[in-house]
Amino acid sequence: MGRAPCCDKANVKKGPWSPEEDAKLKSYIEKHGTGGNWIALPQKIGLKRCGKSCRLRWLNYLRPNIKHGGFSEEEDRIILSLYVSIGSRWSIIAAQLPGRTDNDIKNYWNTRLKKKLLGKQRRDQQHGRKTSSLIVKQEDNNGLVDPSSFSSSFINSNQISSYWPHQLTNLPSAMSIPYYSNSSSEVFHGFNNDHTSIRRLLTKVNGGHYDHSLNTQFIPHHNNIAYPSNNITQLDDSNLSTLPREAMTSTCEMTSSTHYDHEGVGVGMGMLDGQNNHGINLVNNNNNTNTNDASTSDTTTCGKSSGWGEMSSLVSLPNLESDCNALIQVIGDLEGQVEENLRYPTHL
DNA sequence: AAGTGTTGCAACCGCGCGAAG
DNA sequence: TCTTCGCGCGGTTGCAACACT
Repeated sequence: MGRAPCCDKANVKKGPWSPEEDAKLKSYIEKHGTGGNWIALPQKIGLKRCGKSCRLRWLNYLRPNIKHGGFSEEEDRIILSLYVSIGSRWSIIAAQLPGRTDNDIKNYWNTRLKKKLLGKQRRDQQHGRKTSSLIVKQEDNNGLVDPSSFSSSFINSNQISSYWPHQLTNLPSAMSIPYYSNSSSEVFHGFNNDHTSIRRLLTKVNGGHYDHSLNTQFIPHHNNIAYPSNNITQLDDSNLSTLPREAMTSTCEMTSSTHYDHEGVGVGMGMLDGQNNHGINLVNNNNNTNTNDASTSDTTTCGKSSGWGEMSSLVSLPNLESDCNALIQVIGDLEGQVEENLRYPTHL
């Protein structure tokens, strides 16, 4: 049985907001606040809108000090750095950019920043380092790879028209590509066009180790990560957002031999390392190094949603050029690995 | 000038989580 | 302990504006 709808869909207005609706909502909230109940809000004001819609309109548009468009290079850097380190946690990223909303950043990333990044990649590839055109062995229909879609949309870098990580995500969803590691016989099934897969690959390039279950696999160095007092032991995507910011900003060392195995579960999130193999400074390395004490985090951890809110001052943000170069290096390596693995698959 | 494709952005949707009862 | 409900999030869609042919 499905979830009950939050409002009567038949009697709510959808689509663009009129100036009158905006004015009503804005003046009410400025006078009375939201009352902690968005669902009831539209009825109080007399708006035929869903509460969720009101909330979205307020947060993304009507709220004071909202900035639209015109992202600066500094903001680009922040977005890039945070995307590399935490992925598409737009709300967290937005918390680092005053006046920006998660929706804004998400749109900006999807429509412009990726292009910017890949535009640079293309330019670089045209000038110098050029990914060799891949020799894609033709596979029959039982094969693992659809060579036509690969060669046109992904492999042939001359024709890359999509963007990183879109060039990875653009792979047809039905095409689940086993990913053959160069360094071992492990095989990664289920490479689909989602962020997780992309970031798995990115992390793989970083030198991490994956198990076959496709759970998160990295083992953060126990002594260098501040774990929250509620004993999170699995630093996977699902609980990343609950980590204190020290977990992001402390000097974390990725290691496959040092297990943080608090309860016999030794997993973590590779993206939390302080610096990846390509020299992208993801986090501040001169932050408190003694952060494994939960009490330490209490002094700097903010409240619920503001836990990340002041991180910007702690995040080390290299210049955009070097970030791009480093990311492009990552992308190039990814392509190289995929190329290698396609050419020399080691079927189990 | 008209038709078509692309881009950028606002808004919607569905799901997971946590609080409250 | 279970259920319900609202919030917040990330992904997706729809559409107007713009660019290109």
